[in-house]
Amino acid sequence: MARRTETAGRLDDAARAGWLYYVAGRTQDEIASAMGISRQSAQRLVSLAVAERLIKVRLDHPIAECLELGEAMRSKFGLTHVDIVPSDPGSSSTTIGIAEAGAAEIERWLKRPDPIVLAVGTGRTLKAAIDQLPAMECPQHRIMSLTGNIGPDGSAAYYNVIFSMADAVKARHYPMPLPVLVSSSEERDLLHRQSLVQSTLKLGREADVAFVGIGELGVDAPLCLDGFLDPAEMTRLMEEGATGEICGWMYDGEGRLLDGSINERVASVPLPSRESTTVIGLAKGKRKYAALLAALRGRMINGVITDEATARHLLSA
Amino acid sequence: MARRTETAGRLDDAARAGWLYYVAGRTQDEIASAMGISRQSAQRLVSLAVAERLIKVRLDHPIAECLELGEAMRSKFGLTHVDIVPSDPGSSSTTIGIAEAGAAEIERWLKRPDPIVLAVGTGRTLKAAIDQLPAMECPQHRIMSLTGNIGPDGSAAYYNVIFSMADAVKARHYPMPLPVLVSSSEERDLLHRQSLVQSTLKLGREADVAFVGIGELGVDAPLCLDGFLDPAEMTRLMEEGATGEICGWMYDGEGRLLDGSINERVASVPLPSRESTTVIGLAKGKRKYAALLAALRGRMINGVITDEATARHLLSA
DNA sequence: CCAGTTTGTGAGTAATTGCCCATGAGCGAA
DNA sequence: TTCGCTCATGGGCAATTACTCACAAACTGG
Repeated sequence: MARRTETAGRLDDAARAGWLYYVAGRTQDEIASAMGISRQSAQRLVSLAVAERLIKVRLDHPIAECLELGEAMRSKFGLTHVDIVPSDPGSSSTTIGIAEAGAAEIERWLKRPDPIVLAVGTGRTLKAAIDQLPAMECPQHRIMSLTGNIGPDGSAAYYNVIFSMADAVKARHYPMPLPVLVSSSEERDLLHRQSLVQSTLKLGREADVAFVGIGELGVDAPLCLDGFLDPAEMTRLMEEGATGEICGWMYDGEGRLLDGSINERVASVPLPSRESTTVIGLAKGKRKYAALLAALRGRMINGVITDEATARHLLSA
Repeated sequence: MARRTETAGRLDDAARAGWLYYVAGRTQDEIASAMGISRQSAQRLVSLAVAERLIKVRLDHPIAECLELGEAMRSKFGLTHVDIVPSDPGSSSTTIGIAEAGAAEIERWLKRPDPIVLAVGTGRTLKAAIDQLPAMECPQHRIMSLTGNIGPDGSAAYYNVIFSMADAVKARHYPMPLPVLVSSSEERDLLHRQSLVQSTLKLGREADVAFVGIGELGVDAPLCLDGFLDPAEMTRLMEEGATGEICGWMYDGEGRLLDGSINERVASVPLPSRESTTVIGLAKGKRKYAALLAALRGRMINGVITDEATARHLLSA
């Protein structure tokens, strides 16, 4: 294949090589001669396929240990959905495993033929999960964002979960064109009266399932890093007992929404009712222990995807 | 963890090792020390996980579908070479995709440093493929035409595949200065005794690879349009079971050459042996389904370049 | 309880893969 | 046009992985 500067053609080749390597189980040498390139090029294509996330690996076996932990979690916290993935003691990643399992669960919901409303929050973990989604065609479903995608400076950055997701699964999508936190409850109410926002709020109440990240608090928490809260206010909130945050909604150690003014400034969609909706939290790792435990205790969430080590800690608490 | 006779426990360990290897990306050494076993055992667990299909790999790229279809085609029809290109449902072209893929495969053969003999048939599809060839310098190779390039009226028109090709790739070329069909087997034999034709016939037997189009039959088939067969004779042949034609050689629904006199009047070079030569058929589209299927069934060809839709049809037949 | 068979283990070795480097081709700027 | 610059390529080498062999534990069926 003489001259291929075009990235598309290269990705095609990468996909081919990746398929031959992972699915067909050929060696890189065989792939090289089959595709008429050198072994080194074949190796590059294979690793490109991995780097571009063209290949998705997943483990399809209920590991007994994880199942038992899951069952214990289910009964201790009264959960609708539990998924425990193995821990990798050597890795410091806060998403590995969770992202894949989250994507698998999201995919399971999206595969349903009958239309559903799927809600998503935001955050690094959720973004990592979305990135694992395969391309799908889901015109029957609607996906909506529980949190705004506007930064405190008006930019549309933040973790662009809903758009990435809609891009992958081709469903109608309803973002929240608002920041997470606004300056006052009046401003929040004003913004929420916009008809566009109204329809998203309504959709939130109809959600069949919601996937949310669990935000820990601290001066290096996402809300501070992204500029919604300054460290001083964060510190004050924590002194008042704030323990965690889901879609911006602050809660205390028992998983009760904080009474203070902070939650009146949250412009996110209220979390769907845990009576009618499966609200699944994705989180693992020490930093999330307290926030996750509180969320479970207060039934902020009724489903969880986490890892063994975290599950053990939550059960022993 | 070490002693586990129960198969279930072993599978659990395999799943765990497989997860650490494929999802977490650790080396087998790391897994071994993490699980407290030897590296060799870790390797065994990983390969067990693969063997038990606990690890599911999938490729998230449109090409994946084509490769799977290709693999299915290869095993169903015992093919040496398969290439499936994506279908473009919106296009009515009978060459798009096939032409590019055919050119790529031809190029792959011509890039070989050691001399080969490359045979080509004729037809619109093959012409389109040749037109996609880049300019090359291949003095080491020889290319030869399996079919004549003389029209029934003595003109040298018809699809001028071999000359276009030689023009592009600068190799020695051996056309067949004969029509496709002559009036009798005697005339055919007479023509074939010419020494010029003899050397081309010999070359045909030595071909390393052959690229041929698949001709469908019908009153609007190429053989009729180009004036070699009149519609009445075509109709008669079809009533006798003729299903398709490769380089003029007529075959029935099972891919057997027809016994009748028709094939005795074909002046083309016999198709190279499918034992020693890769004979690749290029075709796609509904009109070619029957002819292609029969050619594959009877092993008239042992390689194919076609599109997704056609491959699906052939597999379901 | 014993002999035969199956299954798992570790060691050694061959095969495969990942990575670094020098090279050369294509592309844009001067 | 020429000079850099970037990037894909292929070779070589070290790391990693797969396979083979011989042996031992466990299991089976007298």
